[in-house]
Amino acid sequence: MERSVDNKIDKRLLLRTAAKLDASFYQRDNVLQVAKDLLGKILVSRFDKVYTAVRIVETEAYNGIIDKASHAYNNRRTARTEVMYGNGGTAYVYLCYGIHHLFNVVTNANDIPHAVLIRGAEPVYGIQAMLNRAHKLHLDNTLTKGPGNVSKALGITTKHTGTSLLGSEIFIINDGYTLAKKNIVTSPRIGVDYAAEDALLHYRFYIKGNPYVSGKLK
DNA sequence: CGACCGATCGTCT
DNA sequence: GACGATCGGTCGA
Repeated sequence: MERSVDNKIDKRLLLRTAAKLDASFYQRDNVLQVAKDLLGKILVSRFDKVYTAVRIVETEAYNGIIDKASHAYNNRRTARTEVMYGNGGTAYVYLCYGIHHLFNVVTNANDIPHAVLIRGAEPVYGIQAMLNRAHKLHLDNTLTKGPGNVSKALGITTKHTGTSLLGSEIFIINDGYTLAKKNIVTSPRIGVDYAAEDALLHYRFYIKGNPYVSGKLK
């Protein structure tokens, strides 16, 4: 069981540009590896000088044109999916069920539409600002458990699709947090039954025992 | 607990 | 016109 991570970090870390993940992290060709490596990293948003940050505890990989669960399956290119065809290191945000804004990290090179969905995260900075956005009074794991809730707490919406993660509004940092291999769990992805046999692939990664992982408790 | 259901709207056929 | 890479609530056992 992974010990619960710090519930607060120093703001100076958020300002340390050396800690920010760079293009070489995002533009690797193995989206499964990127999805796994994003566990434990800190996703930061800075809108109107308000900083909020969460430690990523659950991700899902979407493996491009051969993946029936991906919006880019069969090389589907539309206005919505076009950002996935750009270079790795940008945000792909889309509206799900008319209500939820789901945040993805685009990976790999131009014309290879890989992406990683951030499904669960643990608040580490700006908790009051996140509570305000979610219209909640007290911190509990519903604040940033599930992809819709993560985006809501961070203030990320579809208008941020295409935003570079190398910039200063949305970015991801490495604070040196390390994760033992035995504490990384894989499983099939959530909510992709329509993807036939690809729904069975173990493309979901999460930190064992972390209370901000979505899905049923057990 | 688990099953079910309504909300809500952009996107694609 | 149908349908979600969801969520939170309700209902019954």
